[in-house]
Amino acid sequence: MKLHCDTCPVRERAACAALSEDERTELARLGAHRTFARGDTVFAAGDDLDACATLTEGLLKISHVDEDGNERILSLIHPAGFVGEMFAPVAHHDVVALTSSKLCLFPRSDYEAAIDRFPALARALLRRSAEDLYDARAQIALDSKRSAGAKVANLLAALSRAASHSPCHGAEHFDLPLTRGEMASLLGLTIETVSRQITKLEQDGIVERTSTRGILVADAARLEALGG
Amino acid sequence: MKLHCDTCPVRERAACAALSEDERTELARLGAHRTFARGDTVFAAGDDLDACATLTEGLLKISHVDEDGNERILSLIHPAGFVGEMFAPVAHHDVVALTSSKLCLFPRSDYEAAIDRFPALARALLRRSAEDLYDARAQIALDSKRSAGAKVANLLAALSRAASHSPCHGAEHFDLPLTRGEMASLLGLTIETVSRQITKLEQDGIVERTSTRGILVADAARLEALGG
DNA sequence: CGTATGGTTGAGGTAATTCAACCTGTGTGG
DNA sequence: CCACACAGGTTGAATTACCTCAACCATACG
Repeated sequence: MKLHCDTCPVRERAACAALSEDERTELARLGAHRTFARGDTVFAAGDDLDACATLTEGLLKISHVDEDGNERILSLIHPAGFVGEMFAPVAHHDVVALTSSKLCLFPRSDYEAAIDRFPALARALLRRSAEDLYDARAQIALDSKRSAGAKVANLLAALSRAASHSPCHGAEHFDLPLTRGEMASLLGLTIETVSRQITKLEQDGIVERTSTRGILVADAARLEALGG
Repeated sequence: MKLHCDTCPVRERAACAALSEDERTELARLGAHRTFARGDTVFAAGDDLDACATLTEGLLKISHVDEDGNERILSLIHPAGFVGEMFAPVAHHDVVALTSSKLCLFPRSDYEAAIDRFPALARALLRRSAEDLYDARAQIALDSKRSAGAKVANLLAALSRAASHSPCHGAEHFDLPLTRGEMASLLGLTIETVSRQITKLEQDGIVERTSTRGILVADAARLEALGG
């Protein structure tokens, strides 16, 4: 499916935003738009990586299953995020849609050529990459020192922010895009612990469960304080 | 101090290796060589970032101290590694030398200009960045699922490999470049737990302590197996 | 309806933390 | 040269946060 950059919801934040009108038009010719449903695999670990992509709508997870079959979610990818390893022969990790998602897919060789041709694109990718690296390290910082309660609070706060259209404050009411199992896998906890921590947050009057997935943030300040 | 790329120990692996002879000469004119002693700060969190650097010798840590004053080591930087955030106005993290280290320092604006001028350099940095991201995610994968014993074994195995000049097998005998406290901070454990795990590895005949810092790997295979 | 999937809650076990004592090497000043 | 302080390291005992195992509940779906 053809690309429509004019109506792209992330055209000001994605890597391609760094390009001029003409350059973007040229790049757009190489790409294709595709929709993925929840659970669909975008890239599978071990696959030949012949494509890369920008996420325009939805939410992806990057995950790794170890030898025992346990899945660990390494990162979430939000709209404007870039996926696809440009320098690995095969994919290290699985990339799977957590919600109905739309991506701009590019053949890897074409994209590589574009990087060489457009320094602005290289810079933009470098910047994205640096941000991803920063996020990953922030994860690491969270991972160890903080208690299960802080991790869950932090995740809910982050998801609230992601659900909001405003950059400054989070959404008051939103649906969790992840199952308890996925949250547990992302935070390095068990399903039961995540469940208990959410119960605790509810008992303390910080959030309310409006449905199995629905969350209402009753006290955003305290939620941020616990997580941050 | 002037740069001597001809004798640089990482000239085949660092980002600048992607450049042609002429390009590298030009880049070299912008940089300066500097030596740091153990404990010296290369960049401090909050500093204006007006420089970036390639590590040629030694070992650095990237660390973060939280509001309570607890330090968490986010990553180690080995020779050929690149440090300095190109896109942040100020440094997010501290970068500190763990051993006597040598770096090639570049003014950030000059390096940015070089990136725009030399596509090969941009690619090389993108590649480094992708590798760092992969390493950070590997850390995350380790962080949660694995037991303290596995984390310590994994770290010793990694340090053994880093101490070796051969890429395929680790050094049999080496000195730990980190204190127990630094190991604990890197792994998200306590000093005591790290100490106990090393004691356990010694009791199991997998390593020997030749001095407070000296480690002799008695059974590399079993060490690797434990570390994953 | 019955089955599956996801979620909550409880009881009990355990690995890692916390708190605390003690050891070891190194450097400093009397 | 000894005394002492100090930082890093080891070891032990008690505590606790999280995990494991297990039962049960809710919603969706063929």
